[in-house]
Amino acid sequence: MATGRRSGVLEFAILGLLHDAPMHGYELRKRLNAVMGSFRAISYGSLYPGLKDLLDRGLIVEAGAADASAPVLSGRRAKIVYELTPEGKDRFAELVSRTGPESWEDEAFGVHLAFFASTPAEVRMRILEGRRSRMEERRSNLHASLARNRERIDTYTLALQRHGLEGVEREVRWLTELIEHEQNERRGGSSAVVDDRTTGDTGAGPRRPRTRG
Amino acid sequence: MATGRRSGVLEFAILGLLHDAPMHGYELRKRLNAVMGSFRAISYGSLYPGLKDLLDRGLIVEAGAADASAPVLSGRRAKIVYELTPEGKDRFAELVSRTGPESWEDEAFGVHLAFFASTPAEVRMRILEGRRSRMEERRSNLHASLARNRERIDTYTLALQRHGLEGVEREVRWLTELIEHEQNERRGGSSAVVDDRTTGDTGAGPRRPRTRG
DNA sequence: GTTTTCATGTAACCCGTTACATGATTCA
DNA sequence: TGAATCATGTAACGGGTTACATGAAAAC
Repeated sequence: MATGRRSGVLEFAILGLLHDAPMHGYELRKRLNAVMGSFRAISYGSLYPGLKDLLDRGLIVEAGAADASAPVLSGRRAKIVYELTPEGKDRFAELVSRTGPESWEDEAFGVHLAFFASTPAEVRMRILEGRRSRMEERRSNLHASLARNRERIDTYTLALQRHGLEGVEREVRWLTELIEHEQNERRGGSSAVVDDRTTGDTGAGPRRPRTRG
Repeated sequence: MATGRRSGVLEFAILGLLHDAPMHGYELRKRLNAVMGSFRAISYGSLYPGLKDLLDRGLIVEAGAADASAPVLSGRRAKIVYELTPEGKDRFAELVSRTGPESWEDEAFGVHLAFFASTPAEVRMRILEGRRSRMEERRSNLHASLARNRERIDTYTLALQRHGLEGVEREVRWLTELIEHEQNERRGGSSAVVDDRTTGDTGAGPRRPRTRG
């Protein structure tokens, strides 16, 4: 009966949030929306089956939240608080370090970034550089396509493509800044990440276009 | 037996392309990839069933492409060329003018823009302004969330959110430029759309975040 | 005491993908 | 003649959504 192989970013995000602190589903969902690319509400119809799957796989367990806050009535637990098992922690660590091609998909990158605080410095580097080279590829594709079609295609589409290209260029610059900051931090002190507007240039975030060149 | 209600952007995009010129599936797919948000390959597994559905609904018909190019062997038609029926043209016109909330979803907006050449000026206006107000809403949401979380959340996430916010701001400016250009065109001459870099500011295109505030 | 919000879940469906199967045409 | 690419299609699955059903706790 055990449900079929739910995987992908959702698993990653859930494990990451529970890694920070145990939580129940409802709250998890709200955090999830913040983490999964700025907005994008994931629904209960995805969340609860997902949690069930993680339970079945032994990566999380229910914990009855026997805490100090519940006031009067005895422990008829209403909320189901989930927490990571050791296997869950291992799995999270594995996902954090996974830097395969899919990891640069816009969504996955956003989630990776959200958990950078629990990510080793070298892995952070790999992720940022991987993402950047992906974006550079995207950029040159767009550039080529623009050059190819110049004058041939509808002006509106052209404007859109230029807009898109410049967006990608922005992203590359932004990533470069992040990378340089990481490098400085390795050598130098331990100041916060991108705490200032060095160039006044910080741009757009996790977006989606199903990349296929 | 008729397949189940395939709808959404794909239908719109197919009708739009066939509106410009009759085409067979394989070529359609390539054009589709250009139109549907800069990249993003739609697969045959979606395309052909989609075409079948449009056939069943009488919006397109097969046309045997009896042309001058086929050299020797008699007309054993290999390619199936599709073209719009009058009903198909009506449907396309309807979709073009449809300016309901879903029309501002990133994907749909990109497709709308791709067919602006066959879109009446007032409708273009409605679409651009609708899109802009959506983006303004998105912007203020992000802004609020950033203000709320300042200092509270992880620095990397913060950087990402700032990047996202500025991306949205760029998009608003870009839309404003397009809108102003449309207005000038109504009053004045008939020059090309956004043919220059007036402010040097033209940005990112059709992206996806499943909008849910 | 009733309405909101918190909280958990399921069933049906939607839109799309991958992997596969098939065959014609073009090119070396 | 065999390989590449053009061209059309189907079956199985995947990851998500909506709409629904249910109930406890908090707020008014």
